[in-house]
Parts: sequence; structure tokens; C-alpha cells
Amino acid sequence: MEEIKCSSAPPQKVLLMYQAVIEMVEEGFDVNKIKVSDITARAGIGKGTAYEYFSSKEEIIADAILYDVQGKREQLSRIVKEDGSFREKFGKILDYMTEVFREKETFCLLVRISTGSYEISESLHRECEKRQQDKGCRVMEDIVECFMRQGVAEGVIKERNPELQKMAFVAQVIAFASLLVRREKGEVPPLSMEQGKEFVYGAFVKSLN
Amino acid sequence: MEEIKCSSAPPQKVLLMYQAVIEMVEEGFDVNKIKVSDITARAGIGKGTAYEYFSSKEEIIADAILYDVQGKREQLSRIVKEDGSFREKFGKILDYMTEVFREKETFCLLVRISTGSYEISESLHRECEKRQQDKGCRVMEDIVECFMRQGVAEGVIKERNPELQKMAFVAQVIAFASLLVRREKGEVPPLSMEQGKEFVYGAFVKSLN
Amino acid sequence: MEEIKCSSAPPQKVLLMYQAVIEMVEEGFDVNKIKVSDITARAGIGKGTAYEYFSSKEEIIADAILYDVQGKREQLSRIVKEDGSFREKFGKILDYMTEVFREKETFCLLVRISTGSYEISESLHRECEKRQQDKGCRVMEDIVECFMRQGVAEGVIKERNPELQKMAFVAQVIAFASLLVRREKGEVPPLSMEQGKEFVYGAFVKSLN
Amino acid sequence: MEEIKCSSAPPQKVLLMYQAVIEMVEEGFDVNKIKVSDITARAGIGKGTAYEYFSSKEEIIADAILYDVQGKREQLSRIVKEDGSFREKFGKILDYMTEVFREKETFCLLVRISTGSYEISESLHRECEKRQQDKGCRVMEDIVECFMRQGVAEGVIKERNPELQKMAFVAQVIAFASLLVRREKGEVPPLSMEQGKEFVYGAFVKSLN
DNA sequence: CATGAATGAGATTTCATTCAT
DNA sequence: GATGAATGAAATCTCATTCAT
Repeated sequence: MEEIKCSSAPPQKVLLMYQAVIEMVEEGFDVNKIKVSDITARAGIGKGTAYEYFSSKEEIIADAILYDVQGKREQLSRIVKEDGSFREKFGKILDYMTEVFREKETFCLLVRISTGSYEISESLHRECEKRQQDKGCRVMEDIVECFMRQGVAEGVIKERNPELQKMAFVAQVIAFASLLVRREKGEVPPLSMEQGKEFVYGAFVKSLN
Repeated sequence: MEEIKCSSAPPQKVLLMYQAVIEMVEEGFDVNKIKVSDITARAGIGKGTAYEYFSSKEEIIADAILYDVQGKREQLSRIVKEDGSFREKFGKILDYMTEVFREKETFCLLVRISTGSYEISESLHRECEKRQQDKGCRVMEDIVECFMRQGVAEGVIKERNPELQKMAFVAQVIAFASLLVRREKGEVPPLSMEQGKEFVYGAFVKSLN
Repeated sequence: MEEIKCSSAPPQKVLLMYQAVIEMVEEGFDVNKIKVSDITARAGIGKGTAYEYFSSKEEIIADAILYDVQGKREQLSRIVKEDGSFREKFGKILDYMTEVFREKETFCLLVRISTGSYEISESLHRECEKRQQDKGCRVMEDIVECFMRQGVAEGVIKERNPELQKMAFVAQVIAFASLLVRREKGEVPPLSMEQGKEFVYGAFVKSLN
Repeated sequence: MEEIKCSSAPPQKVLLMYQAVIEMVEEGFDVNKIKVSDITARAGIGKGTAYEYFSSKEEIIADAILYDVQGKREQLSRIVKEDGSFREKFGKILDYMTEVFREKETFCLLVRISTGSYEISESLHRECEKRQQDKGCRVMEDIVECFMRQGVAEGVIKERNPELQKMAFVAQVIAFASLLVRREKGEVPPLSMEQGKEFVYGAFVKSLN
């Protein structure tokens, strides 16, 4: 009964490396400046060991980030599948973003990877794309679509075009993120978090009716 | 009385270097992998010359990008200040984005720098921040605020809180950008550009009423 | 009384490793670039196992090569000891060389090791030397001397100084080898193999009369 | 009037590097173990400088060896073109070999490269071949052919087939080399150098009549 | 001012060897 | 005995920066 999951968890040393990378990213290190020796030192393993599991530095980092993203996606998926009204879930999503956002950079990476933005080192980006295609992951899209169906079912939103739904969702999520970024940067906006959430939810619903 | 003109045109060699950097970025080079020698070679000047005008590679690239962003900001400013209705201007802004977007990466950089996103190499980022503070440039924010005032004046939008206005603006601009990105990536969405613009404008106005 | 058989057959795993090394050499691998893992993988054994039988990579390779050379020497010895005239045997030696030569590199190694040439990695070379001394093997020289005695006995050659005999033998063997090398390299010389053999035998006999 | 020679001498730093490589080879270093840092340290230049002139370590070494070989070829060419009888020149060639041979390894390399033997690291070998083709160098062959013509003209040798001539020449040169090698290795053969030369010349002439 | 040859710190990657299982 | 995961010393190569011309 050791391992039931089909995608068998990565070996322990790999997990240690993933963890090391994520930690550093969250601590605000420049992804493009992370050294293999940084990773292995933090993971408490030998430098050569990294190359037993990966064939290049870029691969290590890309895999680590995607592993992290994967986890966050699963959390979002859970939120969407749990019980609760459309509105409540929207609130929970924003809350999760807020929480995750504390781990500074990771969230940015999440957004960028999701929206396909390119500022990650080109080679690293390629690595990420490669892996994502492997998994055929429209996962994120599926989560959003599932969520939107509930909104329609509850009669909260009328618009049924999934493209427009997604645009609207992305729009408000990012709007909220921009609020978080500014808070993070110390530009305290004359706006409470609650107000922000309220506004964003309103805009979201209105834009789809 | 050393520097009266706050932005006296940079010397020609500097311009050549800016141009070189921007070209490379637009051609899809990885910003973090651009070499000093790439820049000077493209600019047709000696490698040492770069250090007559800048004190580090990061400085060159940051300045070049900001120079480019500056140009784009001015263009947006012009659009906002020209004659035309609120709606027309919003359309022009989206058109400009579409146009600029063809030069792939630059736009992304613009967005990221504007929204303060962090994936640019930390040191490069610091350079950018430094410069933006130097110029005290709330320029972008000013443009948006100016634009929103017209909306209020025309009675198209009611919401007067500038923070919410900006959030709403950012939200829809990014929503539209997400459409452009996907088109760029070849995922043809079942949605015409016109429809996209229409939807985005609608959402924008509704969210502020 | 520890070791009575001077060459008790090596254990099977060792033979597998020898075979792996020789194969690679014959396939044109660069001897100095053969990795322990290449050898053990080909031999179908664990990497650590190599160190149960040898104490360094150089030792493995040197032993393998010498094992191979040993085999070739035995074959030459057989040729020399079989029935047949001096002339016939000389012909058979050249034929054997031609045959062996198809396995490209090995022959070169043979020549080099025999003539004491040094281009093999210094450490590898030292290993070879050490082993050859161990076995006190003048074997090759013995073969040649034995062969030459027959020539003298048959009255085909007059020169009795063994040094000169060996020089003459080496000279013609190498001359013939140079022909083979060129054929191998695709420089088709306007000279049939038969002619080459004929010439070489003639030169050999004449030089010793 | 600075540089008249068509193939313009290599820059000074390159020469320093060539010299360093050759020195090391002559001192008996293992060619395959020479490090870039060994070369640059000996040449008294910075490590990075090596890569201003070459694009890989192999290139440096291959070029250095060929540069050296080139010099030796020129010397042989001079010997052949000077005044003197066929016999005298043959003697001078052997003398030159003897002299050069003191610089241990270089001579071996010379022989090997000339005869196309393969024990140099495969990649290094490829580099050598590449360069030799560039120069279209049958140079060595030309020298030998030129030399042989004199022998024919003097009536010392009759055989006119250039292939056979070359084989005979190679044969005796190598035979002599084998003598030198053994002397080098301390196996003092009961044979004076003079006797060796005498024998070799005799064999050479006889084999071509 | 302009240049580009020279530099060397530093990053990635390889692989022989060890050793716990 | 056999194994192969783990190791880290060592080697190659890059490139920002300097400085003599």
C-alpha cells in the first residue's frame, strides 16, 4: 500500500531540491541567478547529485516551479469543488491568492505561467512549456470553466461564452492581484482589502450580465 | 544648473545602444541573456565605449527598456489628450496595445514594469525602480487618471474612487492582453477581436457603475 | 605456490568487461574517453562491481587491451609454429594483420604497445608497462626470433644478428600496415594488396641478405 | 613592411601558447591530460585569453601540434632540397630524426600524424585532420617523392612506382625509429647507431632494386 | 573619447570512486 | 559478492569589466 498515486511521488532528493528552489524564489531570490550549488547546499545534498536526477540547471528550476504551481492548482481545484455558493468560492479564491501572495514571487510566477507571459528566462520558459504540454494541462482552464458553470447554474451570471467568462475571470483576478502588489510595495492604497474584494466581485458579475 | 532639460536627448551612441537592446528584446531574446558585446556589436561601437556612458550592463538594459517604455507612455498620453470620446479613446488604447504587441516581448515588459512585476532579474529590476523613482514617474497613473476624468465628465462612468478606477482599467486592459497572448500563441479563440474589444469595454463601464 | 597457472582464466564478469572495452575500441571510441559506466553498462554489471576486480579505471582498460593483445600474439605464435615455409608464414602474418585490421583501432593499439609508443594516456601506458613487465613478456620478440630462425634454416635469409632481423621484420610489417591504413582512409593506392605483399616480402628478404 | 609573409605569423600570444603546448609534450606530459590552465600559466597569460584565439581546448592543442609538425616538415624539406647525394641526404634525415627524437614525444606524434595513426584522442585527431585538409597537405608526400626522384636520377634505385617507393621509405624510417625507441627505453641493443643507419640504408636501397 | 585585447572570478557539468544496503 | 545512489574534486568555458593605447 505504499504508493497508490499513478504519477508516483518524486524521489526524496528531488523533493528536497524542489523545496530549496521554491524557498529561494519565495525569499525573493532572482530566479535567473539561482546557482546549482545554492540549490544543492540548501537541499543538503552533493552538487553532483543534482545531475543524477536532472540534466541541466534549467530543468531543475522549471520542474520545481511547475511542481509548486501544480500544488497551487490543486488547492484552487479543491476550493472550486467544495461546497459553497459561487460568491463564497470567489471570495475564497481571492483569499487563497492573498495568502499565497505573501510568498512573494511565487504568485507572480503562477500568474505569468498561467497567462503565458514571457519574462522568465527564455530557456527556462521553454522548459516550462515543454512540461506543461506533456501533461496536456488545460487543468487551469477546466477549473475556471467548472467554477463558471456553477455561476450560471445559480443564475448569478448570464453570459455563457466560455471565452468571455475566462476573460472576465482573469480580469478581476488580476485587478485584485494589482491591489496586492501595491500593498506589497508599500503603496498603501486608500482601500481596505474587503472593499477591494467587494468591488472586484461586483465588477466580475456585472461584466458577465 | 547642470541639467536643465530634464530629458535632454541622449548622445547618439547611447541611442544606438538603446535601439540595439530594444531590437533584441523584440526579436525574442531572453533579456537576462543579452551580453554587453551583443549590444555594442549591434550598435556598431566598441565594447569599451559602453562603459563611457553606463557603469554596468544592468544599467544599459534598464535604461534602454525604460526609454522604450517612456516612448510608449507618451503615445498613450497623446491618445488620451487628443480629441475624441471616452469610448473612442478606450478603443484606440486597445488598438495601440494590439499594434505594440506584435513586437512581442516589449509589451510584456511594459506591463510588467508598470504593474511592478518582478520576474526581471532582480538587479535589473532594481535599476528600473531606481530610475522610475528618479523621475518620480507616476506618469502612467496620471495618464489613467486623466482618462478616467473624461469618463466621469461624459457621464459614462460614475465611480469616482481613483483606486477602483485604476483597478477596473488594469483589469480590462489585462483581460484584452490575455486575448492577444492567446492569439499570439496560436490558440485561436472563438472570438473576433471586435467582440473582444466590445466585451472589454462593456465590462469596464459596467464595473464602474 | 600461490599462483601456479600463470594465466588462469579471468572470472566471467572480468571477461565481460574486457569484451566491452575491446568492442568499444574496435568501434572507434577514443580510449581516453571511455567511462567506467560505459564499460559496466555494456558488460551488463553494476558500476561498483568493477571495483571488486580492479582498483582503477586505467587498470581495467589496460588489462582489457593487454588481454586482447595477448590473444593476437597467441594467434601469431600459432602461425609461426604451424607447418609451412618461411614465405608462406610471412604471407599468413600479413593476412592476419589485414583481417585484424578491420577492427580498426585495435591493431593500432597493438602496434603502438608493441613498439612502445606513448600516445596512450600516460597513466594508462604505465599500467600497460607494469603488466608487461610482470609477465616478463618478451613473447613477441620470441615469436619473431623463432620465425627468423626458420628463415635462416631454410637459407632464405643470411643475416644472423637478431637485432637487425627484428628491425627488418618491423620495417616491413609497418610498411604493409601503412598500406592498410591508407586503404582504410579511402586513399586507394594504385597497388593491389597482392602486389603490396609481394613487394614487402621481397624487401624483407633482400634487406637481410 | 611589417608583415610580408602570406600566411601572416600567428599573434604573439598564440605563439606563446603553441610553445607552451610543445614544451609540455616534449617534457613527456600526457597530451590528453594537458589542461587549459597549464597552457595559459606556462604562456604567462590569462586563462580567458586562450578563448580569444581558440574556441576549445582541443583546437589549441591540435593547432600547436600541427604548427610544430609544420616546422619539422620544413626542416625535412630543406634537407631534401639542399645539395648532397642521395645517400648523404638519407643519412641527414636519420640524423634529424635522432635529434628530434630527444624531444621525446613530439617525434612520436609526428610519425603518428603522418601515418594517420589514431591514438590521439579522437576529437583531437579530428581537429588535426580538419586542419590538414585545409592546407591540402600532401606536403610530406611531396618531400618524399622529390627525394626519391633524386635516387632514381642518381641511378641508386630502379623502382619507379611511387607507392612502393613510399612504402620502402616509411619502412626503413620506422625501422630506424624502432631502434631509437628502444635506446630511449634503455634496452641497449647490441648495435651501434652507425650500424643501424648503415643497415637501414642498405635495406632501403635493396628493397627498391 | 573610443577601443578591444586581456583578464579571472565564477558557473555548469562530468565522472571516478566509495560505501551502505 | 554485487549494486548503484551519492559525492565532490576538477575541468572547461563565459563574459562583465578594465585599461593601455
